[in-house]
Amino acid sequence: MRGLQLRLEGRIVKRAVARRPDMRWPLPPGLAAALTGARIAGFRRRAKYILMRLDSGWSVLIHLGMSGRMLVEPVGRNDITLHEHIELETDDGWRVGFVDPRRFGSVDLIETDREDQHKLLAGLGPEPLDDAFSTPVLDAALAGKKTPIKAALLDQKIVAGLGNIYVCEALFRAGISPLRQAHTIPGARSRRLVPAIKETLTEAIAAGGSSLRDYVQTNGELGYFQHAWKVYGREGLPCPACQSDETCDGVRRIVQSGRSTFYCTRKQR
DNA sequence: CAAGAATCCTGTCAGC
DNA sequence: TGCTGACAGGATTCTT
Repeated sequence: MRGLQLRLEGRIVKRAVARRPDMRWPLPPGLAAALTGARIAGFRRRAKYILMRLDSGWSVLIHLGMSGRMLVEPVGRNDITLHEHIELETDDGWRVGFVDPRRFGSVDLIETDREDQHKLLAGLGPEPLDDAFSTPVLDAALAGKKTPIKAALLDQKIVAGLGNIYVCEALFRAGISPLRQAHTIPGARSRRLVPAIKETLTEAIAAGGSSLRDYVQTNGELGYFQHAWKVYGREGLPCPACQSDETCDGVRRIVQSGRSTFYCTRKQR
């Protein structure tokens, strides 16, 4: 969002093209028309959604899914053409592409004054970096939940914006087993978990995110938080907390609700 | 109702 | 080199 904001805020969309509508959700038929000629007033992020506000009273809601990226480059460079499903051009010579090979991402239109009532935003939990995301708030959301804490943290209704990598990393930092039932978290564990989530995200944002394969910033640069991963993607490697302790088997990989979980069975309980 | 599985789609990589 | 299967940052919808 910040990469888009840098180049697009205040600019006028000179040209917009929507090439294929069959994304995760069908693109709204009026998307290109709504963009063309509009001035981009500003940006906002909610959970994993980017909201681009137009001066027409409409907002463009963007979700990148798993493989989506926004490309921002000078007109004429055209780095990517394959899987570029939406393209726009500004009045000052910049080109923006919405690139998404898997098409798990999508874009929608919503009136700006009704943004939070959009079906995809309406039920979301608190922003993890807001003061509103606190130990008592998390405790209330986890009360009575029998699902593993790993699945609960991926549930956007409980806290909004955490994905698989950052859940694994935050649970490691908090010393909590991903298998532990959610209702057993409130108390001392929750008081470690909430700060662990905030610290993980804050550090990752400062590092420009985690570049695994196709995730890059809007200027094409890689994030570098992947070098700071302590457990994610590190199956079989020594646990950075236990180091040479021979009672630690190192980082283990399991599958929970169809997603990989990485953790240390010694440090995380 | 809650929890877990299946699903959408394409690309990449390991193993044979 | 080419084939096959597993796996990938997500989130909804379908089953149990």
